[in-house]
This record gives sequence, C-alpha cells and structure tokens, in this order.
Amino acid sequence: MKPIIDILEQRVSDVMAVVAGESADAPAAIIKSSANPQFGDYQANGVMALAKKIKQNPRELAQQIVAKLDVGDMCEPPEVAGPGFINFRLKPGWLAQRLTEAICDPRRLGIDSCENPPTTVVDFSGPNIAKQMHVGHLRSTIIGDTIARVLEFWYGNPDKVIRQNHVGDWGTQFGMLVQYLIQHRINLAISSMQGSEADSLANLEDLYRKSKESFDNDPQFAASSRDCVVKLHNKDSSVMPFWQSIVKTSLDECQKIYDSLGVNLTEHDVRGESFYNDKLPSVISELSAAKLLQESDGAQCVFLDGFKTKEGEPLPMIVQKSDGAYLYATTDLAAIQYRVGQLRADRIIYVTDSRQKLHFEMLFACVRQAGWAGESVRLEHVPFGSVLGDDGKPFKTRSGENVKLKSLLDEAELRARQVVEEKNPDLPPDLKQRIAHAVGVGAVKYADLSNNLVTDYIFNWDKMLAMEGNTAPYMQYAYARVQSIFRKGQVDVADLLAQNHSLELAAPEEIGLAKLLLRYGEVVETVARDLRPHLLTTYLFDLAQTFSGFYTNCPVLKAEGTSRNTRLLLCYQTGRTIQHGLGLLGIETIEQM
RNA sequence: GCGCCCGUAGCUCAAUUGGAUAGAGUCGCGGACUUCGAAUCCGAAGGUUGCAGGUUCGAGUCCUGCCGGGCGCGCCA
Repeated sequence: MKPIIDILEQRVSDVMAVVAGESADAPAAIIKSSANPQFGDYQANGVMALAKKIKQNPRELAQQIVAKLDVGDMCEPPEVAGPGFINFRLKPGWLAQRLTEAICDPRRLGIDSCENPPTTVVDFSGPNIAKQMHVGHLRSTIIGDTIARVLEFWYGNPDKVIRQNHVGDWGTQFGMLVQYLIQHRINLAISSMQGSEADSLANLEDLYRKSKESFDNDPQFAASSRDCVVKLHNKDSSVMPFWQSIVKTSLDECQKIYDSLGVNLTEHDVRGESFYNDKLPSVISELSAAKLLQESDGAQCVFLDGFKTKEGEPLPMIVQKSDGAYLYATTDLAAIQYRVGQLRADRIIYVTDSRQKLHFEMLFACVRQAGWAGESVRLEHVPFGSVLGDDGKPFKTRSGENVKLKSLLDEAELRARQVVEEKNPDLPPDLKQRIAHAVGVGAVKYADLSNNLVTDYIFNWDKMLAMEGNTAPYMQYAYARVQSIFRKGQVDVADLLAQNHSLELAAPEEIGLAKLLLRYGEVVETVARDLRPHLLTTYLFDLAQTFSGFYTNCPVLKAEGTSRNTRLLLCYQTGRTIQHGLGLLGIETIEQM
C-alpha cells in the first residue's frame, strides 16, 4: 500500500503545480501528520512557501488549492487554517478499508518496500578482540543491529544489507599477547579444548593483564613483543598459530555475547583489521598516484582542505607512521575500497561513538578526493553519545574498570528474574527464565535505543526495568495483554482472519488506534532514512498507550457481532505491530509475563 | 586557542529537521479494580526552551555574540 503521506503529497503537489502555473517550480506539498488532533490527521505545510514564491495571499491560495483538490475518497472536506495550512481528516470508512488491507498482509503489514534499494554496508560493533567485550561496545552493537534490521525490512531484500564487523584483531597489542603465549608455551586452542568455557575466558583476561604487565615492566619482553608484531605482519609461521588461537577464542566469546543479546552478527560478518592487512601498501601507492600523499616529519600523510590542528596549521590524516607501520585510517581506507569495489556498496553506514566524528569526516573527504567513492555512494557516520553512570561520568565498575557485557547481561537477567518472581510467582521456572532473559536484555536495548543518539545517557537499572513509562517491560506487557485476550476468548487467529471480516470503526478509541496503526510504515521509512531508532520507540510507546486507552474503554470479548470482530482485529494488528516493531529493535516479545 | 556536539517542566527525555497553543514519561498530588492482566487507566499541577540580539508570515530549531557543560585537535583506535 502506498503510504497515506505519499498519496496526499502526490495529490496536493499536483494541484499546486497547476495553480502555480508554468512560471514557477512549485515547492513540495510537505505533508506531515498533525501534532494536534484539532488540526486533523495530516496537514499540508507547503502552500505558504508557494504563496511566497508566486507572491499571493497564502490563505487565498490554499482555498484555491482546496477547491481543485480531489481527496473525497479518503478525507472529509479539507480545511484551510491558520496562515495557510490545509488540514485533512481521514474518513473512518476509508481507514477501515486500509486497515483491512494491512491486516490481511501476512508479511509486511501493508507496508511497501522501497524502490531500488541501495546495496548497503552497515559497519558496527567492531570490538577489539584482545579484550572481552565491555559496555563501550554496547551502543554500536545494538544500534547497528537495529539499523541493519530496519533497512532489511524497508528494502524488502535482505541481500541488500551487508553487515560488517570490523573487529580489532591486528596491531601492536597482539604482538604482546602472542609473545606472552610463546614465552610461556601456551596454546590457547588446546587449553580451551581441554578446559571449560570459563577457563578460556579467564585465560584471555589473564593473558591481556599479564602480558601488559610484562610489557610495561620488562624491557626485554617489550622488545620481543615488537619483534613479534613484525613477524605477525610477515605472517611468520612460528607466530601465526598463536595469533589464530587468540582470535578464535576471542571471537567465540563475542559470538556468545551476540547470541545472548539477540544481535544478528556471525563469523561470516567479520572482516577484521587483519583482513585488510595485505591491501594497505596499495592504499599508500594509490594515494601517491593520486597525488594526495605528502611526507611530514617522516610520516606519510594526506592533507585535506578545511582540517586544522590546534595551532591552526593543516591537520594531516596520517596513513603510514614514520616507522612504516599503518594506522586505522589506512585500514578504513582499504575497507572502503573493498566495500565499494568488491561488495558493490552504494551506501556505507558507520555506527561509532561521536568522538570519531572528525576521523570519519577526514576519511570521507579523502576517498571522495581520491575518487574511490563517487557521488553515487552515500557515506554516513552515525555518531552516538556515551553511556554514563549515575554520577554522570563514563559508566565503570566501582573499581574503575569497564563493565563487561557478560556481567551486564547476567545482571539484567537476574534483575528481570526478580521482577517476574514478584509479579508472577506461579509460572513454571523455565518459562520464568525465558521471560527474564527477554525482559532483561530487552530493557537494556530499549533504554539505549529510546534515547536520541547524539546525547549521552545515564545507565540506570531501575528506570530501564520499570514497568511504567517508556521501557521495554511496558511494551512487552502491552503485547502480553493483547495475547491474553486471544487466550481468554479462545479466539483462533487463523479463523478470525479467514472470516469475511468487515471492520466498522465507531468509538473514538477505535478510530484513534486505527489511525496510529496505519502510521507504522511512515515511521519505519523515516527511521530507515534518518537512521534514528528512537523515533521507532516513541511510536511504539505511543501505540501501546493508545492501545491501553482502547483496552480500558472498549471491551473486546464482551462485544458482539461486527464490533467484537472489529475490536479483535484491532487487537490482532496492534499485537502484530508491537511485535514487529520490537523485532526491528532486536527485542523479543513474550506471550505471557 | 580552534573545531564539533549539547543546554527544553524538580528529574529523564521528545518535538516529524522552519510550522499552529513546546509534548511524553517520571516524582509528588487527586481519582478508578465484583469488570478481557491495576505491570494498567483517567485528572489536575508543573515552562521567559541558558542569556542577548538578528533573519520572516512563523524560531526550541537558522545567523551573530556571550554564559555553562561534554568531546576532539600528527604518528592510539
């Protein structure tokens, strides 16, 4: 189904073009859903801009447009209001017809997929695998996952979305780790086979700490570590197995976190720094060939217009250090070449914290100048703020360490379990555990995604697990209540849908709910375009609240005939929309909680 | 010092990117369970959008200058 906004946009724009005549290019109709119900359901804001352009009275112009406008099939007669708005109020009969269509669409809820979806790379998560995943990886991982899910749905073609996990599996710290293993004759691959999972995990933590200690305190070890880095770069067979054992062990740990978080990332999405290692020399030579490379203090640099140091001098993007080593800028350049050249990406999205903003600005400027990404390739950085503790400082443990994602998730589940025990002690234990997992993980993700990306947010267990307010548990509860109606009424959904159902929207709560349900597609489209997940949580919360109002005022099972049928279908579509929307956020729904 | 981001109700956040009377949640206050799950709902209260100018039909949003905070600014990622 074509979105309501698009239908109105089309019709109003057509009339505007006629009214404007050939003299002027008519501006767009700019249809928005109205903020205030007093102004109807949708409004056209573009008339005033046109009036200005062709020097006419905006209200009179709006009147002319309304007179020529043919929207009688879907709206009550449109009204001109204020300085020149046109307000539209949808007819209940037309709403019912559209909603029926949405309900009968088993897969897409009546939402069209976009035309010509671009092949899109979503680069997210990207943990440094020398260490366990911690809270610093949380936002990129769940925001990136959501963006990938939303785009997959909006594009209507999962093949068009390519997840890339640009893990840090290369670099100087690996020299240190490998050197430690060699020196102590430890093969992680073997010890993790023999030991328990906890052992291999502890090994990695220990390994990092111990080798760091040696590196800092033992000059000879530090020297050997640096040699080890060189050997790694040369793919020396005496060190590679050790490196591989670290990578494998570490990625396995990451995978457990992803699985537990419900994040759609697998080993197939991993293209770590090591993947690009071979391609770095050609990055330099191609930059050189493009006449972009300059030496400065022994380092190979690209100087781009508009970037300055604190002294006001040109700020270089260093692509090769004076000792010959490459940097993350080099790897990112190679990654863009790979993504545009091999993956055929038309759109590349980077989900990282906002501190890397400057880096991406320079990176994008560089590939534009080098011609590695033409105008047709969209490069987008999605920056986000930090996770803070109650004190407003970066979220850390009491001892000042980064909070491990594993312990974070364990605690989420534990706290959710306590709530379930309190609210619903009679459920079977395994069900309680499933609920606790869905609620706990959902709460963490929802709390993150419901914030505007650019702002920092304060991590607060009590708020994210609260049953009241804009939280995952509230949303999941709303869903469970819908399901409860079907259970209680022993309504078979398949039968319900198979009936020749005629929707009849009468009560204001029914009409309001129907209108909101039909706006789901607009929201998905906006999120896909602007990459702002909190717009989706806002919508879902609005929907859940509107449903609650409907639920208290409109008995479903006690209603009869068409009314009962209508209300059941409204419940069905509400449940489905919440489930689908939460699904795009990577959050599970549960039938009872 | 320069650059980027931010400043909105006591608190946590929105505001469809320039649209109408700035909205939610939460806290506190007042109501609603014999009724499909009260983990809910309804109501009232709460504001000089950091300050001062400017742009225009119209500004929380854009421009300028201050104040306050966060982040970044050559060989880490």
